[in-house]
Amino acid sequence: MNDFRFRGLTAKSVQEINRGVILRMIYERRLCSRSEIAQGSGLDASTVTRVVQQLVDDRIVEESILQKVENQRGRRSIGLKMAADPHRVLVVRLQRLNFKVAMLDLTGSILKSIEIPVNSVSTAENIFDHIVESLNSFLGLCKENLVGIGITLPGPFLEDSERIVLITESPDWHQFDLIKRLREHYKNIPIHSKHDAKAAALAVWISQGLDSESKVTLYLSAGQGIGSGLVFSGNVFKGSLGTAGEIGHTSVDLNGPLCRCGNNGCLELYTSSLALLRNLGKDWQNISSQPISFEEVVVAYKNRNPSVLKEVSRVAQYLAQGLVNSINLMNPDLIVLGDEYSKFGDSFLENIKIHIQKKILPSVFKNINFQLAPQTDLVIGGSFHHVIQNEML
Amino acid sequence: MNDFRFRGLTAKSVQEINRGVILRMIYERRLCSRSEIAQGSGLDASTVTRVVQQLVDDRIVEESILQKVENQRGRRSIGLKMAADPHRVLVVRLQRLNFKVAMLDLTGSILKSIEIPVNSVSTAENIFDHIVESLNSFLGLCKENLVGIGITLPGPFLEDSERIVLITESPDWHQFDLIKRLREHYKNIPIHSKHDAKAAALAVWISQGLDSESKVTLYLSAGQGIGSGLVFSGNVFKGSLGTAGEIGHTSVDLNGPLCRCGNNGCLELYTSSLALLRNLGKDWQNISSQPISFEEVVVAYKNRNPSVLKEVSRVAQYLAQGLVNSINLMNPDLIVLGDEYSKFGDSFLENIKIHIQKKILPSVFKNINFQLAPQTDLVIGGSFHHVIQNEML
DNA sequence: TTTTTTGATTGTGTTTAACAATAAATTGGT
DNA sequence: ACCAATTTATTGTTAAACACAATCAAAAAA
Repeated sequence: MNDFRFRGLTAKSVQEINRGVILRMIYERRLCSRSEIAQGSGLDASTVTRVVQQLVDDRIVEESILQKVENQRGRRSIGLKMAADPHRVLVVRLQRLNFKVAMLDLTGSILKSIEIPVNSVSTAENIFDHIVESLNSFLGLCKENLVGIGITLPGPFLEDSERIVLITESPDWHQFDLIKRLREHYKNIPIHSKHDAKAAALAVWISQGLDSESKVTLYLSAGQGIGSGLVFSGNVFKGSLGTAGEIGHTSVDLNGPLCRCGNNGCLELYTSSLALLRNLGKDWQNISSQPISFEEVVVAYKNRNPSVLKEVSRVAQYLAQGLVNSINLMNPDLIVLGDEYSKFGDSFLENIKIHIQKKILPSVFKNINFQLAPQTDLVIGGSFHHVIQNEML
Repeated sequence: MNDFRFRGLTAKSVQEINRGVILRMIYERRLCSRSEIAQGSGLDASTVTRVVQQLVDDRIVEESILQKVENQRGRRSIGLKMAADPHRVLVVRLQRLNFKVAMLDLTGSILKSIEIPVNSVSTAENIFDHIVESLNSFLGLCKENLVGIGITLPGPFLEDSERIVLITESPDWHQFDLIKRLREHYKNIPIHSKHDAKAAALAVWISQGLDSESKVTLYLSAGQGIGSGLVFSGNVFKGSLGTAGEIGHTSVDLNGPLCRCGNNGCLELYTSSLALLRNLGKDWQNISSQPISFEEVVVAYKNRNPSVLKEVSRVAQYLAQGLVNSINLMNPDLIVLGDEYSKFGDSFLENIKIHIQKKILPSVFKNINFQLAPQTDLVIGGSFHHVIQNEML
């Protein structure tokens, strides 16, 4: 029953909170002045000056030589931004077939990263050792100034207990408590774990949600798996155990085929890239004898290959149906399509929009901004943000 | 861009926040001591004493003669609870066929209430006048000590702009800005509006969610309409416009019949009590010549009438399917069934659970606590809570 | 130049929560 | 019955931090 809603405020926590508020503002706006902060936070300018001074002394924030000039009277403000040196964040992204480790500075720039394939016969113990080895090599470069380590895992991942429920075609993770083992290995380093689709959702919110002042952002990760993350007031919604956002296992047809999750007609059965490739397989064999890849399908789609167009369009219709259900339940104002399917580009997104428009209230549809996610690794950026959010803001 | 996330803390707001934290603790626990508050909030006992003294002086909190005794050493603590006098909250609940007005004290007890039918030919203007008239009669009793007025409206209601989108079979509400008119009429009285299903969800969380320490509560309002409300960390999730929770218009069959919302196979088409009565109508005519009522169906269900059992069971299956989708998206740990369908009782709920169990991950299912809502008017209590939450906590 | 405007900084006072000591109330042991 | 131990509640004092007011700094307009 020690709910955060019951946490009282001490004199000291006021200082901490204000420091967090100010830092969040600098972090989210990338560049801003002391007076902007005073304006936005409601704090007195003198308070802002003193707190910012502290942040500069701690080398968390640095002054930027000059702000963009306008034809405006008065003294120019001094730009403030996250300091590039010396603080570092390490991020580990575990996937089915590889893991990545990256080192970032406080601006979110990746300074160094490696990607190591996971042998399909490796044990979890074995992979753990490799991860530790990679982390150690990075730690040598930034041990003194490490903010924390972020780690992302493929779902379903119980964020609450930090346990992996099931990774298909992967080693024995379900009986290996990775996060606990990492914590034991790095006793004094804060470690923050997150489901990878949720991390990506956070990254999308930072890059696209903030600009459009989105209150409720829905990130749809559509690729080999179909997942989603809902971001509002700067946080990804986790649910009670951390499994929220499993849009791939919502059903669009209660009489549909049985999914291995036990449900019928799961969205993922119709729309995963694996399903798409499988469905295209038959027709495709006539044209090319080789097994097809997703990239080839994207090329064929852009070349307006009729059978590909038809099949991809069908996927769009199903994704739209899944999104319509999510929209009715969560009423987002920004929907971002990411992962493999974003490669199909704007026309694919447009296709989805048209289907959605028919099936929801006009005032709700009008309120939604649809966008494509960039092709960069959003998960790394999201995990970085997660660490910053928990350790600094 | 004046986000609450950027709001800084002033010395004064610390006091206000701590007052809110302490009051919330007393409100939610119904009865607690100063030392419990100090323990739970992390605040020093002396701080708690001084803040509580203020609350007692303001007659918001009162001391309760004695706490329940245990065989425990030391001085007995003094019970604290919300004061029954003199503060009052007024609540208006607008429905399709009537409106209710109630007066409550800070403990949430209804001291007085009236229900006034709405003539089906009345204009919005006309009903507004009746509401004002009723409110005035209550205001005479508590003008000096009114905390605020809560008003609930049937959905879809845009909580953000406080506009009603559409009420079927009702007057011209869509072109009548009820909340704005009320605010103009009662200039100095705080008025808080809420969608009725969301208000009920709040009430359910207060009465059932708090006891079970639920982190994510899903309230399913199943009756003539099918709606839902998601409560976490003490707030109902509104979405960007306030239309979140429209589970009735999520689809369970993308090839299903067309709904007037534009979607196909909406849950509401299969599961609303109106649909149930319609489907039962045919068979029923053979037994009774009169048009059937929902209450008669409930009786027949409890008497295990075969055709009713079959039809209700079908509804359970559909509701389960809708809930499975919601569970995958939102991962609740408490699901409460309310409105008309809760009259079917535990066996109906059990029926729903069995269907759900087959279709979701075991670890997610195990985590969910299923309950029935009481038959009382939850909306009034939820609106009361909404006013308290916004004005006092 | 001088004035005006806006941004940033420094000195002073007030607020409020923690700390420390004390009082109050109750149980258990001798 | 009385004293030690224990838990709850209160009061006096101290320290922290934010607001306020005054001042300095820089840039455009008069």
